[in-house]
Amino acid sequence: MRSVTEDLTTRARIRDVAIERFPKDGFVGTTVRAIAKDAGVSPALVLHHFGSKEGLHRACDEYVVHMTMEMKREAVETGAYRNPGAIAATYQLAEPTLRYLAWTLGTGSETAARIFGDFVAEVTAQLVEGKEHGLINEYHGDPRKQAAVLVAMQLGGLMLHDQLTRAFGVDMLTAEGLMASAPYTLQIFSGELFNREIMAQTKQTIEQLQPTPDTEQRATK
Amino acid sequence: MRSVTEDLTTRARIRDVAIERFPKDGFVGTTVRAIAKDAGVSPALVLHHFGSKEGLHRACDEYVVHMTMEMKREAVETGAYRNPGAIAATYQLAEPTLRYLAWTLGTGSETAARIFGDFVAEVTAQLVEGKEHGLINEYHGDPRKQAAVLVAMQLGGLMLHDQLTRAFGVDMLTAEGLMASAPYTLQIFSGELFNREIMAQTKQTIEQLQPTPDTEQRATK
DNA sequence: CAAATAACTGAACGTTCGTTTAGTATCCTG
DNA sequence: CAGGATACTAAACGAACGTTCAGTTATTTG
Repeated sequence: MRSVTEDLTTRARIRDVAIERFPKDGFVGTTVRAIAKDAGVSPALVLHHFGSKEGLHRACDEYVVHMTMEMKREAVETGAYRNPGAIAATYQLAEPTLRYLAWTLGTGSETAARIFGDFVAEVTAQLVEGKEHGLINEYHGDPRKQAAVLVAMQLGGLMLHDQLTRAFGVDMLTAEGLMASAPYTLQIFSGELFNREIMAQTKQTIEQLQPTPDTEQRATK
Repeated sequence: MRSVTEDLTTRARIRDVAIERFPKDGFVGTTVRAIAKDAGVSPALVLHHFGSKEGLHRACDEYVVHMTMEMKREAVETGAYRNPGAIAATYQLAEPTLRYLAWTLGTGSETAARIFGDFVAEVTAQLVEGKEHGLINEYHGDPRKQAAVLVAMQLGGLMLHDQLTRAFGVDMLTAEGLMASAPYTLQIFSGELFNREIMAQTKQTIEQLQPTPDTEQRATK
């Protein structure tokens, strides 16, 4: 189960331990002493390297964001998102990263907003590009809002991976889990599942109830 | 901003304060002293009523689950899920409840599993029933797994309500926010957004890569 | 109205937390 | 190989935590 990450800097080892601990016990629930014990060092050394517990938190955030972007870049460059084998390798290495990501998104922190924003920006671009490639049809509304809903749906699966793992009987943070759930996701996105007419009709009914269909953002408080 | 909940039992007031605090600061991050201060009582009284901090946590869980079931029951009975006005009223009252629910789901607790399981059971039933009413088409795979994916998608929106609120400029835990995002959700579910053929084709490609297409749950560890 | 029960408080307890400090080992550098 | 930086530890500090306890006020009950 332990990765090939044995010969690391002590600093990196402490950070990796924290990345596993924070999602499990929360920031406040994770003690500096527990991190130190897991990393096999004294509590004082943790603060020597990161200044404070909050400094360690920031370092974890930065590292995970960096790794996520790296993963994404690599997936695009190597075309891994079409190659299940490559996905498998990436996932195995990235499991703690994904777990940390899911946790961070739930904290409502600044980092969470940043990550969500990055994803939305990327999916928005994909929506626009997708039209040219024929992947995306013509659609109504704001692409950014459409992207936000899509991202929320996808990240929902990430944040609830524990529950989905139970439902599917396969760890959802592995390639195997991803492959097991993908057909069900695609069945929804392809429009196979729901009756098109009823859905489109319901959508129009709701749109007609909107007080101001296209007014941007007004201060409600 | 404060609800009409002024004339409550002290015990209920403490519980309501805790329901607002736990999602904001986490269980460990929320102190008994803070709860007591918000409720205008002494810390000792909190423990007098709930035995311990963990006891208070359990009481909150129970109450929120109860309220959620009550909301669902009421929505079905009054047909409120088709009536935006009724939805608005329900949501206004239930905002802290929804926020607590979203938090609980992210903790991976036993309560989270219970809530997720309940939702999956209900949506599974709706999938089966939906076929008779024409809302649901014929589809492949296990209805329970399909339901799990659907529930995860929907709850993703709930758990990331902070981010969606920012993206939409409307509080997502209000009826107004629900109405603003619903068209985008329905646009996905109706199959309007993605190209049907490409999606269906991708799905089949993935299904063919599955080692054991219909084997139920095997121990991977 | 007296007695009993419940609601509630102030002060203190032992524990554990993040952090500091002073000092020791280890490593690089000229 | 001296010497300065860096890696690292043991011990302790004050603050804040959940909880306890003895005592006081309010409410119910016969």
